[in-house]
Amino acid sequence: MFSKACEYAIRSVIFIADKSTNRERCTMQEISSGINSPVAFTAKILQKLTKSGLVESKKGPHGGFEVSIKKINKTTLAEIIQIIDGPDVLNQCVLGLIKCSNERPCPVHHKFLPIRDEILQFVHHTYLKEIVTDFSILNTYIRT
Amino acid sequence: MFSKACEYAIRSVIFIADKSTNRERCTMQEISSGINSPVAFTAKILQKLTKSGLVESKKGPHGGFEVSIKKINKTTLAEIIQIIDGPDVLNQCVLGLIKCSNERPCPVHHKFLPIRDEILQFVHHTYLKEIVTDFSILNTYIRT
DNA sequence: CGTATTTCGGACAAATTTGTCCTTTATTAC
DNA sequence: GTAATAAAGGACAAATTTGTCCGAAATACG
Repeated sequence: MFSKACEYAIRSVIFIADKSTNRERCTMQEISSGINSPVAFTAKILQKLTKSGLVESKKGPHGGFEVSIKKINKTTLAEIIQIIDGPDVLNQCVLGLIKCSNERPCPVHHKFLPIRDEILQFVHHTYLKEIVTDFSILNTYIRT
Repeated sequence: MFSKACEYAIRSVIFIADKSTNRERCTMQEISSGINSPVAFTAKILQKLTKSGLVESKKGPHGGFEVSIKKINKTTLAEIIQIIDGPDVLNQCVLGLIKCSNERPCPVHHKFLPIRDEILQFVHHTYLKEIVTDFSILNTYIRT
């Protein structure tokens, strides 16, 4: 469904956001061991996330990453996905046709439309806020 | 969603099945230009499809590929996907967690469940028969 | 200031996916 | 039997994704 990079991105942000709600900054080491991902690769991904402004980073001792409460409240899965995998990952034809559209559909276009809609709903209406709440309150996991 | 290989596979089978309904066998050349895909790569994919028994091939002059009417009637998208991308492409955790399950869910597990169900319904209940009908009767496309 | 800590950024490396080429094998027609 | 046709299969190549390494830049603290 998503790229590895995107999966790591989402899990990283969840991890950081969870710490941030407790006013804690976290380091790359903590993140990558917290979500069980390759450090250096995840670091690259975090660079994108900080450049985009979703995550804030600070160098040096006691540095690390954080997400503002404001971002936690307002950011959806869709925005993370868009930063890493680009804007149209979720809008591509199931059969890979470039010009697939309502006017020039592939044979499964109409049957798949409602599913794509649900997926888009899912990513656009799932806020960091609720994910982090689930993660910290319910028995949910972001490691392996 | 699916791999390129899987997309080519589905489009190839649709193309062949369409010809087969008209009692025509088709060659690799015809298929790859019919669905607009790289010949040699698509040939590899067709080898898998014939080995699996979904498609039948015949060498030599007037040879080529065909799909039996029986297969057209009984085969679903799921079976093609399974041949190319393996059995569990569609059953993996959105966040890439290996052990994600109802008992040990990721933070979006429960929210994504109904979507995965719809996707599974889609591939398991979409038969070659209806796809080919749509392709030959309605204005649908499998090229570019 | 100097040192330790931590992110940033570029170059490189491995793995996987996608794609090509060429020889062999089977089949048909003459 | 011979020649032509078409798939099978193996080896190789390019592209993309995933992952590593290391020096540079920023920051905190004594």
